[in-house]
Amino acid sequence: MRAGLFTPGSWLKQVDLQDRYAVGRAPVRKALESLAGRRLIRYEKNRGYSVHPTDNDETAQVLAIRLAIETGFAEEICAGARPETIAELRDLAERFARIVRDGPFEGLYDTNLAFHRKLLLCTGNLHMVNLVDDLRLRTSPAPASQWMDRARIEHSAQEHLEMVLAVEMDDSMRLASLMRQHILQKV
Amino acid sequence: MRAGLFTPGSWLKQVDLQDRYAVGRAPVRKALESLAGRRLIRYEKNRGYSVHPTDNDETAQVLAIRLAIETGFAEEICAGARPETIAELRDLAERFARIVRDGPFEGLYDTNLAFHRKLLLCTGNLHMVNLVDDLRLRTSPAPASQWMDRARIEHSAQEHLEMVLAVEMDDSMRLASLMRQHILQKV
DNA sequence: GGTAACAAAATTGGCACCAATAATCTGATA
DNA sequence: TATCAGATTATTGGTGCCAATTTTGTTACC
Repeated sequence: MRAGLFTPGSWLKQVDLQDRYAVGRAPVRKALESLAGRRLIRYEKNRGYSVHPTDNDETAQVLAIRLAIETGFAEEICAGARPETIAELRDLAERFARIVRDGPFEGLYDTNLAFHRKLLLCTGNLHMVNLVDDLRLRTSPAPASQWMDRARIEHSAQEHLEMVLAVEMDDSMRLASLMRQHILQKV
Repeated sequence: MRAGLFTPGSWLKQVDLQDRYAVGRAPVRKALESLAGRRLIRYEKNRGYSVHPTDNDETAQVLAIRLAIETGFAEEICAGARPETIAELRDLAERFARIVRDGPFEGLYDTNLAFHRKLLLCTGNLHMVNLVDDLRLRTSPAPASQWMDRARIEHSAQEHLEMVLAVEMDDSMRLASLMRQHILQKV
Protein backbone atom coordinates (compact mmCIF):
# COMPACT_ATOMS: atom_id res chain seq x y z
CA MET A 1 0.00 0.00 0.00
CA ARG A 2 2.79 2.41 0.90
CA ALA A 3 4.54 1.60 -2.35
CA GLY A 4 1.36 2.30 -4.28
CA LEU A 5 0.98 -1.30 -5.41
CA PHE A 6 -2.50 -1.53 -4.00
CA THR A 7 -4.52 1.55 -4.79
CA PRO A 8 -7.46 2.76 -2.69
CA GLY A 9 -10.67 1.02 -3.58
CA SER A 10 -9.03 -2.13 -4.92
CA TRP A 11 -9.78 -5.59 -3.58
CA LEU A 12 -6.99 -7.61 -2.00
CA LYS A 13 -7.80 -10.98 -3.50
CA GLN A 14 -6.32 -13.86 -1.61
CA VAL A 15 -5.22 -15.84 -4.66
CA ASP A 16 -3.42 -12.81 -6.10
CA LEU A 17 -1.58 -12.25 -2.84
CA GLN A 18 -0.57 -15.88 -2.40
CA ASP A 19 0.80 -15.89 -5.94
CA ARG A 20 2.58 -12.56 -5.59
CA TYR A 21 4.28 -13.42 -2.31
CA ALA A 22 4.65 -17.16 -2.92
CA VAL A 23 2.87 -18.22 0.25
CA GLY A 24 -0.21 -20.25 1.03
CA ARG A 25 -3.70 -19.06 1.76
CA ALA A 26 -3.39 -19.28 5.53
CA PRO A 27 -0.55 -16.74 5.88
CA VAL A 28 -2.36 -14.43 3.50
CA ARG A 29 -5.55 -14.57 5.52
CA LYS A 30 -3.61 -14.03 8.71
CA ALA A 31 -1.89 -10.93 7.35
CA LEU A 32 -5.16 -9.56 5.97
CA GLU A 33 -7.01 -10.07 9.22
CA SER A 34 -4.21 -8.43 11.17
CA LEU A 35 -4.28 -5.41 8.88
CA ALA A 36 -8.06 -5.30 9.19
CA GLY A 37 -7.71 -5.33 13.00
CA ARG A 38 -5.42 -2.34 12.68
CA ARG A 39 -8.04 -0.70 10.44
CA LEU A 40 -5.55 -0.34 7.61
CA ILE A 41 -7.82 -2.29 5.30
CA ARG A 42 -11.56 -2.93 5.38
CA TYR A 43 -13.35 -6.25 5.54
CA GLU A 44 -16.77 -7.26 4.30
CA LYS A 45 -18.20 -10.69 4.96
CA ASN A 46 -18.19 -12.90 1.88
CA ARG A 47 -16.68 -10.12 -0.15
CA GLY A 48 -13.16 -9.93 1.24
CA TYR A 49 -10.58 -7.29 2.14
CA SER A 50 -10.14 -3.99 0.34
CA VAL A 51 -7.98 -0.90 0.59
CA HIS A 52 -9.91 2.02 1.99
CA PRO A 53 -11.17 4.38 -0.66
CA THR A 54 -9.83 7.46 1.11
CA ASP A 55 -13.08 9.04 2.10
CA ASN A 56 -12.77 12.75 2.84
CA ASP A 57 -14.77 12.58 6.02
CA GLU A 58 -12.77 9.66 7.38
CA THR A 59 -9.49 11.31 6.48
CA ALA A 60 -10.52 14.39 8.42
CA GLN A 61 -11.48 12.32 11.45
CA VAL A 62 -8.27 10.30 11.53
CA LEU A 63 -6.30 13.49 10.99
CA ALA A 64 -8.06 14.97 14.01
CA ILE A 65 -6.95 12.00 16.09
CA ARG A 66 -3.34 12.37 14.96
CA LEU A 67 -3.55 16.06 15.76
CA ALA A 68 -4.76 15.42 19.30
CA ILE A 69 -2.12 12.80 19.98
CA GLU A 70 0.90 14.47 18.45
CA THR A 71 0.26 17.94 19.84
CA GLY A 72 -0.74 16.38 23.14
CA PHE A 73 2.73 14.88 23.41
CA ALA A 74 4.63 18.05 22.49
CA GLU A 75 5.54 18.69 26.11
CA GLU A 76 6.86 15.17 26.63
CA ILE A 77 8.85 15.41 23.40
CA CYS A 78 10.64 18.52 24.61
CA ALA A 79 11.16 17.00 28.04
CA GLY A 80 12.56 13.75 26.70
CA ALA A 81 14.72 15.01 23.85
CA ARG A 82 18.42 14.45 24.57
CA PRO A 83 21.10 16.49 22.77
CA GLU A 84 22.23 13.61 20.54
CA THR A 85 18.62 12.90 19.59
CA ILE A 86 18.18 16.53 18.61
CA ALA A 87 21.29 16.25 16.45
CA GLU A 88 19.83 13.18 14.73
CA LEU A 89 16.56 15.02 14.22
CA ARG A 90 18.38 17.94 12.62
CA ASP A 91 20.18 15.43 10.42
CA LEU A 92 16.91 13.96 9.21
CA ALA A 93 15.32 17.38 8.71
CA GLU A 94 18.30 18.48 6.63
CA ARG A 95 18.31 15.26 4.66
CA PHE A 96 14.63 15.83 3.88
CA ALA A 97 15.36 19.39 2.75
CA ARG A 98 18.28 18.17 0.62
CA ILE A 99 16.12 15.59 -1.10
CA VAL A 100 13.48 18.22 -1.77
CA ARG A 101 16.18 20.37 -3.38
CA ASP A 102 18.23 17.79 -5.27
CA GLY A 103 16.21 14.58 -5.33
CA PRO A 104 15.96 11.66 -5.69
CA PHE A 105 12.40 11.80 -4.53
CA GLU A 106 12.11 8.08 -3.83
CA GLY A 107 13.51 8.55 -0.34
CA LEU A 108 11.34 11.54 0.54
CA TYR A 109 8.46 9.69 2.09
CA ASP A 110 10.64 7.41 4.19
CA THR A 111 12.79 10.26 5.41
CA ASN A 112 9.72 12.20 6.40
CA LEU A 113 8.45 9.14 8.25
CA ALA A 114 11.78 8.63 9.99
CA PHE A 115 11.83 12.24 11.14
CA HIS A 116 8.37 12.17 12.64
CA ARG A 117 8.98 8.78 14.17
CA LYS A 118 12.16 9.89 15.89
CA LEU A 119 10.48 13.06 17.04
CA LEU A 120 7.68 11.13 18.72
CA LEU A 121 10.13 8.55 20.07
CA CYS A 122 11.59 11.27 22.31
CA THR A 123 8.64 10.59 24.58
CA GLY A 124 9.79 7.01 25.08
CA ASN A 125 6.21 5.94 24.40
CA LEU A 126 6.61 3.22 21.79
CA HIS A 127 2.93 2.32 21.87
CA MET A 128 2.02 5.87 20.89
CA VAL A 129 4.56 5.87 18.08
CA ASN A 130 3.25 2.63 16.63
CA LEU A 131 -0.30 3.87 16.90
CA VAL A 132 0.50 7.12 15.09
CA ASP A 133 2.28 5.12 12.39
CA ASP A 134 -0.93 3.24 11.78
CA LEU A 135 -3.00 6.41 11.83
CA ARG A 136 -0.63 7.98 9.31
CA LEU A 137 -1.12 5.03 6.97
CA ARG A 138 -4.86 5.51 7.32
CA THR A 139 -4.69 9.13 6.16
CA SER A 140 -2.03 9.00 3.45
CA PRO A 141 -1.34 5.54 2.07
CA ALA A 142 0.58 6.86 -0.93
CA PRO A 143 3.95 8.64 -0.87
CA ALA A 144 3.90 12.36 -0.29
CA SER A 145 5.32 13.39 -3.63
CA GLN A 146 2.19 12.13 -5.33
CA TRP A 147 -0.36 14.27 -3.58
CA MET A 148 1.59 17.41 -2.71
CA ASP A 149 2.98 20.09 -4.91
CA ARG A 150 6.55 21.28 -4.69
CA ALA A 151 5.81 24.49 -2.80
CA ARG A 152 4.06 22.60 -0.08
CA ILE A 153 6.86 20.06 0.27
CA GLU A 154 9.40 22.85 0.56
CA HIS A 155 7.26 24.41 3.25
CA SER A 156 7.23 21.07 5.04
CA ALA A 157 11.01 20.91 4.98
CA GLN A 158 11.15 24.37 6.52
CA GLU A 159 8.71 23.33 9.23
CA HIS A 160 10.81 20.30 10.07
CA LEU A 161 13.77 22.53 10.78
CA GLU A 162 11.66 24.86 12.87
CA MET A 163 10.38 21.92 14.88
CA VAL A 164 13.93 20.90 15.69
CA LEU A 165 14.59 24.44 16.86
CA ALA A 166 11.50 24.41 19.04
CA VAL A 167 12.60 21.15 20.64
CA GLU A 168 16.09 22.51 21.17
CA MET A 169 14.70 25.60 22.89
CA ASP A 170 12.34 23.45 24.94
CA ASP A 171 9.42 25.50 23.60
CA SER A 172 6.63 22.92 23.67
CA MET A 173 3.94 25.47 22.85
CA ARG A 174 5.72 26.46 19.67
CA LEU A 175 6.33 22.80 18.84
CA ALA A 176 2.67 21.96 19.29
CA SER A 177 1.68 24.88 17.09
CA LEU A 178 4.10 23.80 14.38
CA MET A 179 2.88 20.23 14.54
CA ARG A 180 -0.68 21.42 14.24
CA GLN A 181 -0.21 23.27 10.98
CA HIS A 182 2.14 20.57 9.72
CA ILE A 183 -0.41 17.81 10.25
CA LEU A 184 -3.31 19.83 8.89
CA GLN A 185 -1.30 20.31 5.71
CA LYS A 186 -1.29 16.52 5.48
CA VAL A 187 2.36 15.64 6.07
CA MET B 1 -11.41 -10.59 28.70
CA ARG B 2 -13.83 -7.88 29.84
CA ALA B 3 -15.82 -10.48 31.74
CA GLY B 4 -12.69 -11.70 33.44
CA LEU B 5 -12.83 -15.12 31.75
CA PHE B 6 -9.34 -14.75 30.39
CA THR B 7 -6.98 -13.35 32.98
CA PRO B 8 -3.82 -11.42 32.12
CA GLY B 9 -0.92 -13.68 31.36
CA SER B 10 -3.00 -16.66 30.28
CA TRP B 11 -2.64 -18.30 26.89
CA LEU B 12 -5.59 -18.30 24.52
CA LYS B 13 -5.29 -21.84 23.23
CA GLN B 14 -7.04 -22.42 19.96
CA VAL B 15 -8.52 -25.80 20.87
CA ASP B 16 -10.00 -24.40 24.10
CA LEU B 17 -11.57 -21.51 22.22
CA GLN B 18 -13.03 -23.67 19.46
CA ASP B 19 -14.56 -25.94 22.08
CA ARG B 20 -15.87 -23.09 24.22
CA TYR B 21 -17.51 -21.23 21.36
CA ALA B 22 -18.37 -24.28 19.25
CA VAL B 23 -16.61 -23.07 16.12
CA GLY B 24 -13.80 -24.38 13.98
CA ARG B 25 -10.15 -23.48 14.06
CA ALA B 26 -10.28 -20.97 11.20
CA PRO B 27 -12.75 -18.57 12.85
CA VAL B 28 -10.78 -18.83 16.09
CA ARG B 29 -7.56 -17.94 14.36
CA LYS B 30 -9.27 -15.11 12.51
CA ALA B 31 -10.59 -13.62 15.74
CA LEU B 32 -7.25 -14.01 17.49
CA GLU B 33 -5.33 -12.37 14.68
CA SER B 34 -7.80 -9.50 14.56
CA LEU B 35 -7.44 -8.93 18.29
CA ALA B 36 -3.67 -9.12 17.94
CA GLY B 37 -3.84 -6.50 15.19
CA ARG B 38 -5.76 -4.26 17.58
CA ARG B 39 -3.06 -4.95 20.20
CA LEU B 40 -5.61 -6.33 22.62
CA ILE B 41 -3.71 -9.60 22.83
CA ARG B 42 -0.09 -10.49 22.11
CA TYR B 43 1.24 -12.99 19.63
CA GLU B 44 4.46 -15.00 19.65
CA LYS B 45 5.46 -17.19 16.75
CA ASN B 46 5.00 -20.89 17.46
CA ARG B 47 3.75 -20.07 20.95
CA GLY B 48 0.39 -18.55 20.26
CA TYR B 49 -1.77 -15.73 21.54
CA SER B 50 -1.88 -14.51 25.13
CA VAL B 51 -3.61 -11.85 27.20
CA HIS B 52 -1.26 -9.04 28.07
CA PRO B 53 0.11 -9.27 31.56
CA THR B 54 -0.74 -5.67 32.44
CA ASP B 55 2.73 -4.24 32.68
CA ASN B 56 2.92 -1.03 34.70
CA ASP B 57 5.03 0.78 32.16
CA GLU B 58 2.76 -0.14 29.26
CA THR B 59 -0.34 0.82 31.22
CA ALA B 60 1.15 4.24 31.86
CA GLN B 61 2.00 4.71 28.20
CA VAL B 62 -1.43 3.70 26.92
CA LEU B 63 -3.02 5.88 29.58
CA ALA B 64 -0.94 8.79 28.31
CA ILE B 65 -2.31 8.19 24.81
CA ARG B 66 -5.89 8.16 26.06
CA LEU B 67 -5.18 11.33 27.99
CA ALA B 68 -3.89 13.14 24.91
CA ILE B 69 -6.81 12.02 22.76
CA GLU B 70 -9.67 12.58 25.17
CA THR B 71 -8.52 15.94 26.50
CA GLY B 72 -7.57 16.94 22.96
CA PHE B 73 -11.18 16.49 21.91
CA ALA B 74 -12.70 18.39 24.84
CA GLU B 75 -13.36 21.42 22.68
CA GLU B 76 -15.07 19.40 19.98
CA ILE B 77 -17.16 17.62 22.59
CA CYS B 78 -18.49 20.90 23.91
CA ALA B 79 -19.03 22.22 20.41
CA GLY B 80 -20.88 19.13 19.25
CA ALA B 81 -23.03 18.38 22.28
CA ARG B 82 -26.71 18.92 21.55
CA PRO B 83 -29.21 19.49 24.39
CA GLU B 84 -30.81 16.06 24.13
CA THR B 85 -27.37 14.44 24.17
CA ILE B 86 -26.51 16.33 27.33
CA ALA B 87 -29.73 15.05 28.86
CA GLU B 88 -28.76 11.48 27.98
CA LEU B 89 -25.31 12.05 29.42
CA ARG B 90 -26.82 13.29 32.67
CA ASP B 91 -29.03 10.22 32.68
CA LEU B 92 -26.04 7.93 32.40
CA ALA B 93 -24.04 9.85 35.00
CA GLU B 94 -26.97 9.62 37.41
CA ARG B 95 -27.46 5.95 36.68
CA PHE B 96 -23.80 5.38 37.45
CA ALA B 97 -24.13 7.27 40.73
CA ARG B 98 -27.27 5.31 41.62
CA ILE B 99 -25.53 2.00 41.02
CA VAL B 100 -22.62 3.12 43.16
CA ARG B 101 -25.11 3.91 45.95
CA ASP B 102 -27.57 1.01 45.68
CA GLY B 103 -25.99 -1.61 43.44
CA PRO B 104 -26.08 -3.99 41.70
CA PHE B 105 -22.47 -3.54 40.76
CA GLU B 106 -22.64 -5.78 37.72
CA GLY B 107 -23.79 -2.90 35.55
CA LEU B 108 -21.23 -0.42 36.82
CA TYR B 109 -18.52 -1.06 34.26
CA ASP B 110 -20.88 -1.02 31.30
CA THR B 111 -22.61 2.15 32.46
CA ASN B 112 -19.25 3.84 32.88
CA LEU B 113 -18.30 2.73 29.38
CA ALA B 114 -21.59 3.95 27.94
CA PHE B 115 -21.13 7.36 29.56
CA HIS B 116 -17.63 7.89 28.21
CA ARG B 117 -18.58 6.55 24.83
CA LYS B 118 -21.51 8.91 24.49
CA LEU B 119 -19.39 11.79 25.72
CA LEU B 120 -16.79 11.19 23.03
CA LEU B 121 -19.47 10.57 20.43
CA CYS B 122 -20.47 14.22 20.72
CA THR B 123 -17.52 14.92 18.44
CA GLY B 124 -19.08 12.82 15.71
CA ASN B 125 -15.69 11.14 15.28
CA LEU B 126 -16.56 7.45 15.35
CA HIS B 127 -13.03 6.41 14.49
CA MET B 128 -11.72 8.16 17.57
CA VAL B 129 -14.40 6.58 19.75
CA ASN B 130 -13.55 3.09 18.54
CA LEU B 131 -9.86 3.73 19.02
CA VAL B 132 -10.35 4.92 22.58
CA ASP B 133 -12.49 1.87 23.27
CA ASP B 134 -9.56 -0.31 22.27
CA LEU B 135 -7.12 1.75 24.30
CA ARG B 136 -9.40 1.46 27.32
CA LEU B 137 -9.38 -2.32 27.00
CA ARG B 138 -5.61 -2.21 26.89
CA THR B 139 -5.39 -0.35 30.20
CA SER B 140 -8.13 -1.98 32.25
CA PRO B 141 -9.31 -5.32 30.90
CA ALA B 142 -11.18 -6.17 34.11
CA PRO B 143 -14.31 -4.43 35.45
CA ALA B 144 -13.74 -1.36 37.57
CA SER B 145 -15.18 -2.71 40.78
CA GLN B 146 -12.31 -5.14 41.01
CA TRP B 147 -9.44 -2.69 41.09
CA MET B 148 -10.97 0.41 42.69
CA ASP B 149 -12.13 1.03 46.21
CA ARG B 150 -15.52 2.49 47.03
CA ALA B 151 -14.29 5.99 47.79
CA ARG B 152 -12.66 6.25 44.40
CA ILE B 153 -15.74 5.00 42.59
CA GLU B 154 -17.90 7.53 44.41
CA HIS B 155 -15.46 10.21 43.37
CA SER B 156 -15.75 9.01 39.77
CA ALA B 157 -19.51 9.32 39.93
CA GLN B 158 -19.15 12.89 41.14
CA GLU B 159 -16.72 13.68 38.34
CA HIS B 160 -19.14 12.32 35.75
CA LEU B 161 -21.76 14.77 36.91
CA GLU B 162 -19.29 17.63 36.86
CA MET B 163 -18.30 16.71 33.32
CA VAL B 164 -21.89 16.98 32.21
CA LEU B 165 -22.05 20.41 33.80
CA ALA B 166 -18.88 21.49 32.02
CA VAL B 167 -20.31 20.36 28.69
CA GLU B 168 -23.57 22.13 29.41
CA MET B 169 -21.72 25.36 30.20
CA ASP B 170 -19.56 24.90 27.11
CA ASP B 171 -16.47 25.11 29.33
CA SER B 172 -14.03 22.95 27.39
CA MET B 173 -11.08 23.88 29.60
CA ARG B 174 -12.86 22.65 32.68
CA LEU B 175 -13.97 19.53 30.84
CA ALA B 176 -10.41 18.77 29.75
CA SER B 177 -9.18 19.26 33.29
CA LEU B 178 -11.85 16.93 34.66
CA MET B 179 -11.09 14.31 32.05
CA ARG B 180 -7.41 14.54 32.89
CA GLN B 181 -7.80 13.71 36.56
CA HIS B 182 -10.54 11.20 35.78
CA ILE B 183 -8.34 9.24 33.39
CA LEU B 184 -5.27 9.42 35.58
CA GLN B 185 -7.35 7.84 38.34
CA LYS B 186 -7.85 4.97 35.96
CA VAL B 187 -11.54 5.18 35.15
C1' DG C 1 18.73 -33.36 45.53
C1' DG C 2 19.50 -31.37 41.31
C1' DT C 3 20.55 -31.37 36.41
C1' DA C 4 20.85 -32.93 31.66
C1' DA C 5 19.36 -35.68 27.96
C1' DC C 6 15.76 -37.92 25.87
C1' DA C 7 10.96 -39.25 24.81
C1' DA C 8 6.06 -38.13 24.75
C1' DA C 9 2.37 -34.98 24.51
C1' DA C 10 0.42 -30.69 23.37
C1' DT C 11 0.10 -26.79 20.46
C1' DT C 12 0.63 -23.98 16.59
C1' DG C 13 1.43 -23.43 11.33
C1' DG C 14 0.32 -24.54 6.88
C1' DC C 15 -1.82 -27.01 2.96
C1' DA C 16 -5.40 -29.17 0.05
C1' DC C 17 -9.83 -29.70 -0.65
C1' DC C 18 -14.93 -28.62 -0.67
C1' DA C 19 -19.12 -25.72 0.45
C1' DA C 20 -21.30 -21.15 0.39
C1' DT C 21 -21.69 -16.81 -1.42
C1' DA C 22 -21.01 -13.17 -4.70
C1' DA C 23 -19.85 -11.48 -9.35
C1' DT C 24 -20.11 -12.09 -14.21
C1' DC C 25 -21.54 -13.73 -18.47
C1' DT C 26 -25.20 -15.50 -21.71
C1' DG C 27 -29.26 -15.61 -23.93
C1' DA C 28 -34.19 -15.23 -24.32
C1' DT C 29 -37.95 -11.92 -24.34
C1' DA C 30 -40.59 -7.72 -24.57
C1' DT D 1 -32.06 -2.26 -27.89
C1' DA D 2 -32.76 -2.87 -23.04
C1' DT D 3 -33.85 -5.92 -19.34
C1' DC D 4 -34.37 -9.82 -16.66
C1' DA D 5 -33.64 -14.80 -15.51
C1' DG D 6 -30.64 -18.41 -15.34
C1' DA D 7 -26.18 -20.52 -15.75
C1' DT D 8 -21.24 -20.07 -15.23
C1' DT D 9 -17.27 -18.45 -13.10
C1' DA D 10 -14.67 -16.39 -9.42
C1' DT D 11 -13.91 -15.63 -4.66
C1' DT D 12 -14.33 -16.24 0.08
C1' DG D 13 -15.31 -19.35 4.30
C1' DG D 14 -14.60 -23.51 6.66
C1' DT D 15 -12.97 -28.32 7.84
C1' DG D 16 -9.76 -31.96 8.33
C1' DC D 17 -5.39 -33.43 8.14
C1' DC D 18 -0.34 -33.46 8.78
C1' DA D 19 4.30 -31.18 9.60
C1' DA D 20 7.06 -28.16 12.66
C1' DT D 21 7.78 -26.42 17.00
C1' DT D 22 7.31 -26.01 21.77
C1' DT D 23 6.18 -27.74 26.20
C1' DT D 24 5.92 -31.26 29.48
C1' DG D 25 7.17 -35.51 31.61
C1' DT D 26 10.54 -39.21 32.54
C1' DT D 27 14.76 -41.28 33.39
C1' DA D 28 19.56 -41.65 33.99
C1' DC D 29 23.45 -39.64 35.99
C1' DC D 30 26.55 -36.75 38.89
